[in-house]
Amino acid sequence: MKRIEFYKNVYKLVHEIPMGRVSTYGAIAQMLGQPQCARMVGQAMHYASFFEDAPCHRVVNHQGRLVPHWGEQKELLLKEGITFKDNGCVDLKRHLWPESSILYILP
DNA sequence: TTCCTGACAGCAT
DNA sequence: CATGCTGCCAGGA
Repeated sequence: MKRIEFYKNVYKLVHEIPMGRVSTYGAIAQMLGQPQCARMVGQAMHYASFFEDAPCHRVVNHQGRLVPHWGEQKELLLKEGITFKDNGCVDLKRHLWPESSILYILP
C-alpha cells in the first residue's frame, strides 16, 4: 500500500468517526491493516490540519492524551460532549470508537 | 546518505 | 492509569 493511499484511507476513516466519539492512531492503523504505522496516522493528521478536511480533533493517542500545542482541541471535544478525566485525558472508556463491545459495559 | 525527531504503541515497573 | 524504555516508519536537516 502506498503512502498516499494510506493517508487517503486514514482521512476516510477519520470522517467516519461519529459525533461525540474519539479514536486512536493505533486503532486506525490497525483498521487499515498496518498496525505498525500508527505514527504515520499522526503524520496524516498533521497534514490534515493543513487541508482542513478532517475532524482530526477526534483522534488521540491510546492513553487519551490530547495533541500537544493544540489547546483548541480540548474545546472542540468539549463542545461535542466528550468528557475528560481530572488529569486532562479523554475518557476512552466512554468515547472510544470503534468499540462496540464497550457499549453494554457502560451504566 | 546518516542521524535526529515525532499528533505512536506495547510491555515492564 | 502513569512512567520509562524499546521498536516502528516517514520526513527533514
